[in-house]
Amino acid sequence: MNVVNHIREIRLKNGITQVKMAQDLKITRQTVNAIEKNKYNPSLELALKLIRYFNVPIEELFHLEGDDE
Amino acid sequence: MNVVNHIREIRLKNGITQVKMAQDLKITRQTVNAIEKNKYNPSLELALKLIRYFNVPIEELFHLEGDDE
DNA sequence: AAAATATGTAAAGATATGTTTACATATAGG
DNA sequence: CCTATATGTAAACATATCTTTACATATTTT
Repeated sequence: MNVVNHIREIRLKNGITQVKMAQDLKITRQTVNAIEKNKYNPSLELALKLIRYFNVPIEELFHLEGDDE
Repeated sequence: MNVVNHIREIRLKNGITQVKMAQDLKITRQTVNAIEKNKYNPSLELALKLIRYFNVPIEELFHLEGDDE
């Protein structure tokens, strides 16, 4: 049961670069890129920061694969 | 910026033991206990499963320390 | 009291998450 | 063309998450 994220779409919709997003969130650009490329999932802490950063409900950023859309 | 969780309260409110919860979620009882005792945060995947398991909005289970309550 | 159930904890080990440094390609603008 | 910006990726490393096994105490039930 994997986690799917829509960070790239939301990021681009807001006209934000990986660099700016990394700076704002105080993480590295590589971390942003790795998560967008699904190398691994963000930690819960980072996920909560992402929700706050984009100001969207969690379902718009993440959902469990196999869950009802 | 740490994550605070209210898993124990929600679990007890539902009359569920650590043992049953661990079996239902297919994780170990030690993991349930460690998370409730704030030894570490659940992964995002487990956090999403917890939300679904208790059927509550994420804010009732987790929030970032320092965020508005 | 004895037995069963619920919870706390610890150590060793595997895998996941994230950083640092570095190099690469692609694209847009001068 | 040259430069700046945005993105992709890799290796080495540190810490976090979770499991397995084991033992402990606390609470409830008979």
